[in-house]
Amino acid sequence: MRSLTKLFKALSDTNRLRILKMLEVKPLCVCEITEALQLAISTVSKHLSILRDAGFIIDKKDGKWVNYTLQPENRAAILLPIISEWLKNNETIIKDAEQLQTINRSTLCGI
Amino acid sequence: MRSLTKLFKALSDTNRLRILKMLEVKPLCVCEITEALQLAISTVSKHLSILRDAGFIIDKKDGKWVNYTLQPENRAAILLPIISEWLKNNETIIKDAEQLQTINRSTLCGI
DNA sequence: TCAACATTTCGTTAGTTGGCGAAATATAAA
DNA sequence: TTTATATTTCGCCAACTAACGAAATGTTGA
Repeated sequence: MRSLTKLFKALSDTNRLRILKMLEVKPLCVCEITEALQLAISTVSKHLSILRDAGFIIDKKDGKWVNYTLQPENRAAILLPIISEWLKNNETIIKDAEQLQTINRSTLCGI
Repeated sequence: MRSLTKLFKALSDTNRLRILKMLEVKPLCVCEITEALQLAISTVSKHLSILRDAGFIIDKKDGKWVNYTLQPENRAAILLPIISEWLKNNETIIKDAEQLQTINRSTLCGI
């Protein structure tokens, strides 16, 4: 039962829901997410580890970056379409997706 | 977004998941749930208010009792079948359902 | 009205959470 | 090897949560 409550706990934070929805648009590294959410890097890293431990996302190292992507094989993934429907018209989520067009690693992380 | 995180927060506690699954068996009053979970009455009452605020259950007054039942019309209800599937073989949940056969208000609350 | 009972609300406490900056770790580039 | 950059881990703090018992509220029945 612990793994199930962990899963729901992971979803019970606004910033983590925003991260999941952003990863639905495209894979992102920590610094891109940090830029979008305007939080401390360490805070974002913690959120990502919570989402990873709950099975929602996976991390893949690429040089000095760590790319995070959705983990579609996990049982938790079944919740994502439901959440998407509920957040369909959410302003913050819509703005995040727009903002992602202008954020990119090359310009952000000083290529 | 707050209502959505509230919904997931409500699900991120073992005792609240047990309550939801017990209410799937039949409507229950606070004292029956208290007996099943072996918690203080005030604690159970608080859990129930959290589940009610999140839209999972409704309360209906019946004399000096308050009956709690699942709220099937709420959007949150879509999650219940998924949770049920995940908890299908959970020992605690199975025992709770068995125990409910022997717990009943008349004998418990001293008819 | 008064006593008994079911439930909620209040106040307290121990443990958890989300936030931050600083230090540690790891990789790439000079 | 040194420096710069990306990320994680650590230590701290303020806010929140789950638990309890006691007090308050509401209802039934004597």
